[in-house]
Amino acid sequence: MYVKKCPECGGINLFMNREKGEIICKDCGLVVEDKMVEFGQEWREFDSDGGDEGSRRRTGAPMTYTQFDQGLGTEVGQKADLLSLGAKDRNKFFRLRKWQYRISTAIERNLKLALAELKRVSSYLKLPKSVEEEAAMIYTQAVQRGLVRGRSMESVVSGALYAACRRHEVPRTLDELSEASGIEKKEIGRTYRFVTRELGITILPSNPADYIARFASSLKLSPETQSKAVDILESAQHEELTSGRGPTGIAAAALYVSALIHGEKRTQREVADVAGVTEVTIRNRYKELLEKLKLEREIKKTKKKGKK
DNA sequence: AAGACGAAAGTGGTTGA
DNA sequence: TCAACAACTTTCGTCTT
Repeated sequence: MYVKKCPECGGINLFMNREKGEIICKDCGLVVEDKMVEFGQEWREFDSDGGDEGSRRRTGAPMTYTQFDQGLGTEVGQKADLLSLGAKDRNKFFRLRKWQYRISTAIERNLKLALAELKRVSSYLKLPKSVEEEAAMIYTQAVQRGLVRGRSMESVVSGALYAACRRHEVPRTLDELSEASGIEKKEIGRTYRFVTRELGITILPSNPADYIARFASSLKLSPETQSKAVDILESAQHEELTSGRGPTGIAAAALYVSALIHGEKRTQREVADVAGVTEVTIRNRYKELLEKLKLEREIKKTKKKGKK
């Protein structure tokens, strides 16, 4: 669905600026920005995703019809203001209101849907309000910059949420986001990278320690074990064991080790499951931790203690 | 029998020519 | 754009408890 006529003057001299993602009416200068955020699949600029045949399709889950039906736009326009305007200004007012109506409803409608989705995912993941707001802000910016085009709304929402989580140091894994939103993991990752890059959001590399608390509570580990795991993590970072590795794997391994030390043994399988990695990854990290941090003694100590 | 361990082959993503 | 590469996964066999 393209805008074929200018909503302002009805003119057909629409000029499309693909770079900026704008449509401009040459007759009246109206900028029809973000004309169809939610219908953007015909457009394929920013074709960063490989562009193999067939991938012109929009990625991600298709929007449902129910979503389309929801949230029909808000009325814009303040009648009270009319009283104070002269005839000339009044014309201008109508003009402005008309296009404002068209444009803002497009954005607003999209935002409304998106925020509903965002809220749903956010509450599913039990994210704090602050993260939700940050994500909403990111998403709004993304819409304003036209970054949604070519992507599904849901994936951008997920990307924004993921970014917000990272910034607030309450990281969720891509898997969790993926499960909550129904968007593929790699798609979320892609949009996440794209959006943060385009908006110039600084991404602090996620800290494994941020995962500890959550994993530990899923495993019902004691607070002592948990804080020991954080200690281990810190020294591991000192030894540069953490760069380039998946943070969840490291967090999981640290937890596993500290559980051993405190005699609260969990199987590798259990830890691996809550951390969303495999046993093998835990083993590898675990091995590295033992080598570099000389933790064997501590483990052996507690083993003997436990048996006595 | 279950868990821990390790080897080998495969996957998806990043990087550098 | 492609090939090399690192991290991680999957699978499977062996050892330990």
